[in-house]
Amino acid sequence: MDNKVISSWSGVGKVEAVSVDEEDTAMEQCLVGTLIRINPLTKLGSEWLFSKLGTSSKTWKWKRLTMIALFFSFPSAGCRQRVLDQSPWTIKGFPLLLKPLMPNETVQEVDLTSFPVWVQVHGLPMGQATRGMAESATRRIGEVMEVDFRSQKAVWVTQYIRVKVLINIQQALSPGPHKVITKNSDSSTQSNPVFSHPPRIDQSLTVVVEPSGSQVHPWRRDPAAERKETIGASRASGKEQRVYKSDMGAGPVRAGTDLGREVSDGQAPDGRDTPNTTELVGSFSYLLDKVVSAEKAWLESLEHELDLVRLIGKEKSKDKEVVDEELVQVIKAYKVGQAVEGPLMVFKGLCFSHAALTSKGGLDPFILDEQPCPGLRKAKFTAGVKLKAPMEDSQKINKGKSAIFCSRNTHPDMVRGMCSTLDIRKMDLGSKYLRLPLFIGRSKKRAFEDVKEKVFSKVADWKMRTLSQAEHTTLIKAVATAMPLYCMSTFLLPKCWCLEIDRLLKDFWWGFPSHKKRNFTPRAWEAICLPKDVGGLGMRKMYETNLALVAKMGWKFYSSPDSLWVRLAKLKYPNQTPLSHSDSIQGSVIWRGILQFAPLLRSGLCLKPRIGRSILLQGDPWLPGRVDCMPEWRDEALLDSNIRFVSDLVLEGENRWNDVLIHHLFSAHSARDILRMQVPTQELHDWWLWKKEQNGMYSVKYVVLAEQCDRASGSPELSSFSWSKLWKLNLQDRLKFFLWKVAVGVLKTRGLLGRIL
DNA sequence: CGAAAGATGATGGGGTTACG
DNA sequence: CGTAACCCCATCATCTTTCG
Repeated sequence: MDNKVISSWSGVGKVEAVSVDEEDTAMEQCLVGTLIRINPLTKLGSEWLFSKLGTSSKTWKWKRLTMIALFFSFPSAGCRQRVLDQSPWTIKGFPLLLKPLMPNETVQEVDLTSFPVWVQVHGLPMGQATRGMAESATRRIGEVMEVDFRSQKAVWVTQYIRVKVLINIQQALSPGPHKVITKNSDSSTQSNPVFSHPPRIDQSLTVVVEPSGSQVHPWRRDPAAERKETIGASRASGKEQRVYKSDMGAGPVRAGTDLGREVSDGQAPDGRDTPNTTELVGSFSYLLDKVVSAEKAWLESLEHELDLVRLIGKEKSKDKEVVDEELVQVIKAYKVGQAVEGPLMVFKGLCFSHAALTSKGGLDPFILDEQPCPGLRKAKFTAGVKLKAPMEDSQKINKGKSAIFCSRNTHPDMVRGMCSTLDIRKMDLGSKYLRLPLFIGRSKKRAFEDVKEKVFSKVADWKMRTLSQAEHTTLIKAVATAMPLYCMSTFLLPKCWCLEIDRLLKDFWWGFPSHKKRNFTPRAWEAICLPKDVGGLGMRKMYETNLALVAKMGWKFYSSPDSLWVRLAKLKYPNQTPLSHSDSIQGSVIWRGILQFAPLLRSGLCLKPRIGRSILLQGDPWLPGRVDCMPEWRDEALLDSNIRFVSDLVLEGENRWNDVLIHHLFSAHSARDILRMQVPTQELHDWWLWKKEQNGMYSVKYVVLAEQCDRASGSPELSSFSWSKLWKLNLQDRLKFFLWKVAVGVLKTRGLLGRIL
């Protein structure tokens, strides 16, 4: 990779011998420049780019030296200086590197391979923001020329240190900063414990590169250097360093054509309406305004679509019944920049996928759209801003945590423009929020690859050590199966994905070497994973865990109808509930996952009449005694407008059931069940409960184990041996484990081996 | 012997694209 | 802009092979 980059850069540097009419231009009126690109430019491409420069005007001239090297001549030295001061310039988004001619230096000798840039070093730990630290952090980018250390000034200055660095574009970056620091560490870094181990996220070091001439505008960054940064970071696996991938500075706004006009006018360009991005202040509406005003030409047609309230209106017209007024208020609040929980907002219609947000400690899915991709493709322009506004001060937007997303069809120039205007990073399809992927493409498997990778690497780590099988069991139960829980609690992962992890854990449990494909397993993994009282070890299989977790969201849909995601989901899918079963399941990835377990939910969900006023006698599951929680009818015809709800079965003012009526309505069996129930007289809302559990709360653990038993029940051997007795024995754990192995037939005894061989 | 891996084919859903 | 055909992928069931 490095070689590739270098080789493609190498064409830039040398200026071939070209005859230039230098006789009439003095040394101090000339500039030599080149375009900085990573990919080599085709002939056609360079023609097109330079055509954007315009023909030479009266006051200044340009001439091509090579493919991408340029020679500029200006009427006066002052004019040239102005151009230099206002650098960097870009031509169609590609940075233009300008260099003056040194005395007794010919055009051919000008070194176009290195140029100075200012580098902002962010995120240095408290107390470590020293000159030396900044220097060693930036040394890997290039030769350090100067350090700007103004911590006593304005507040924002303390956030980073600026270092002027000479970048050589032919030179590959040295590996990540941690190595550099330890290698040529000086006194200030040696005593620094932070870098001895991988720092935590909040200690991440950010290096932001800004252009060299930017004494006045320190927030603009140099794209070329930044690209190099990105390369370097990916090589260093981005551990210590978070590189902002936001694109060009103010470049695209002032494209090359401007260069000709502005300079020939001899005036400083004033189009630098860059917001003071160092202040992380800006309300949502402010952002919107900025987008619209900056990119008006493009966004004019879009403007009305920015109306988020209309988004709700659309939903309203689709279905009159569900209008969540409170939610409309929430969305409206977004618009005016008030504090709301929630990370994701959508500009254009409902063309986004989803995001996950935490609220009150739990994970709630935030479902905004069905399929991400059709929307992305169809929409001419799609943009969303991920916002995380702290509740106390809604006016602040943490730009480090915010990103802007644009669909593929959005013109790259526009994306760049928006990014630079808003000073927000661009979010690409692979981006994550809370370690969960925001966009799931065609392959769910691929989207969650890294979660799997984590488990794999962990297990590979354990394999290095010598551990007993009992320890293996513990590790699997306590760590390995818990790692993907976070992501499994939201998404229904592909079955084969789960199986792969199961397989890995199986091999690990048996202690098989990883290189061997086949091994001797006297007992099926499924049987080993059974609950302890049935003769297994009580490990959780991935798919079942996933199922239970996703189904829990279905339960939450009923049990906590006030949470944001439930309200959104109700609004978005007015005709579907997790209980209603339909053949064609539509919706977002998350929603489809939830709907898939309607049968399971139906078997466990039951309404508990606490006042009974909202429970329909017919159609709602409210009688826990039976499988489907529906009462057995004797005479349904008796139902009329007076007797529709459970509360109608209660004798008013007497706090007891109306036996006569109940016996009339229901079969003897059901009637008995009903009469045994607690009389619903409390002044409380009716409540959904999980009837399989004593306390009525959904329990993931229970469901996982039950599912696993279900699945394994096909296998014949479910001996009547009381396994719980074994585990309750007053023995050492490893003895008990040994006994279990003997009993189950897992121990490789001679008899067992003899049976096989 | 029996678990697990591999092979195979069917199925169905979603994305893509050509076409009107 | 909408639709239909087509392709790709995930998933599932079933059968076969493999191996300790």
